[in-house]
Amino acid sequence: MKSTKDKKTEERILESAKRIFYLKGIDGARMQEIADEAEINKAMLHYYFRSKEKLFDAVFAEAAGLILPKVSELLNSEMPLFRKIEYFTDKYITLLSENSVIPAFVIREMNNNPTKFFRIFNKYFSVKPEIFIKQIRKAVDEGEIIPLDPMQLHINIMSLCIFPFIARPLIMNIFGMNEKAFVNFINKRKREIPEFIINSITNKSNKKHK
Amino acid sequence: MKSTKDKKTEERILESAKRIFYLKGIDGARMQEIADEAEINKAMLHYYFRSKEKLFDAVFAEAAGLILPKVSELLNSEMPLFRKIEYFTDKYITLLSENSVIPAFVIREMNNNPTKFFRIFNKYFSVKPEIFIKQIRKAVDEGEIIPLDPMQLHINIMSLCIFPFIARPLIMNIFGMNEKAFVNFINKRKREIPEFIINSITNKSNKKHK
DNA sequence: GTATTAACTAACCATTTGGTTAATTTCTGT
DNA sequence: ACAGAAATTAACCAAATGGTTAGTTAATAC
Repeated sequence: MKSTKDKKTEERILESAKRIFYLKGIDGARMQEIADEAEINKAMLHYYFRSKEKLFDAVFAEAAGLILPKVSELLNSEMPLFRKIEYFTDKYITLLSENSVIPAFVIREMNNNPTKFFRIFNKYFSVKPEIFIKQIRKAVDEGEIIPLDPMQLHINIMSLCIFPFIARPLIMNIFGMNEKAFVNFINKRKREIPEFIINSITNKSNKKHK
Repeated sequence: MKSTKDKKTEERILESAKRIFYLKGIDGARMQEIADEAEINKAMLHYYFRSKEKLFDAVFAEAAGLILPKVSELLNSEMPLFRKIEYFTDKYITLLSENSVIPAFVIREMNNNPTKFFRIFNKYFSVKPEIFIKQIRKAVDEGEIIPLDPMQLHINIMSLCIFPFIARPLIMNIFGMNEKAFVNFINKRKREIPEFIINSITNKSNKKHK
């Protein structure tokens, strides 16, 4: 092999592609830029991935494959509701912190090209939300939590976890945070969010109505 | 004037540009496409707006000018906290419903080019969040609500309102909604969100500690 | 009516961009 | 060592794209 660098070309391409695509999206990304970043000839991109779209798909699939199965797993784990909300929030925010540009990337591409998005998405996210929804409904029925629409609660949880990552520049700007302050802010949320949610849905008058 | 159409060319360009830019972002949009949609010659785009970027700026500024002042106004309105949360949520969601593609658009462009974003943003969003933050802090101090970080609460409110618009295709897909069901879902949130929040932050043991 | 300006068009241009090709180098198995 | 395969490169290509220009038509002023 020619390259003096340790990693294989294909892997280096994918890594550069990830960085560029995550940051600029498929429309904003340039094949030349990806090649430059990987320090290889542009033709190599096509040699390994045939086209820009295929390369993008590989990147996208990797992002999806990294996040979605874990979300599914968290959502379907067998756990009492409150503990699950705490567990989910903590683990999910940790996961997003470790991949903090992915949410904005996914949201952008989803809105850009929903058709393609769901083709890939459904491949990794076979698990449906019914289990969690059912669990919430059961908790309502048993009077463990106040009456509410399980779907709304589910989406509330997701909103609270994901939104700050998507709106990160805005939040940092408005509240005058630097990188460190933002990380700190996010870490606090791991505990704040479940507290916020559980506070809201707890049935204070502990009478079970059934 | 030549055109048989009622509206002036400049306005028609802006409207087409809005539709295209909102949907595809600055990178995904094509000047030719905007011209086609407006049913005018591509040169007219440059005649009226000089460049793609200037045209985009006009669109972006209009979107910002449409949303941001109203948000500022809502956030700074003088109202008791609970009523304000209810009022804000209702009015803000209504506003976003009427401009339902703007959130995803703004988020995309913000993450694409934060520098430019905040140049325009700060022009329209001069009002800072301090007033609302202070109001929350006061409510905490007076024992009206439980102890909490005002910033976290503020961001929770925003998350709950905005996120569903950004993640709309996802939500519709996962929960099998059609257009109508989604509108319905959003409308319900106008009441669900403030209830959710107020439930969470209300001091149930009504002893004021001061 | 005529001159001047504004609005508009078609054709054109330079650059960028994704993609290809033909030739060369490096690897690998024997 | 050597043949064939895999990896790599530089140069090239066609299409797309933002932008321009020179000329035309329509409106406005006088």
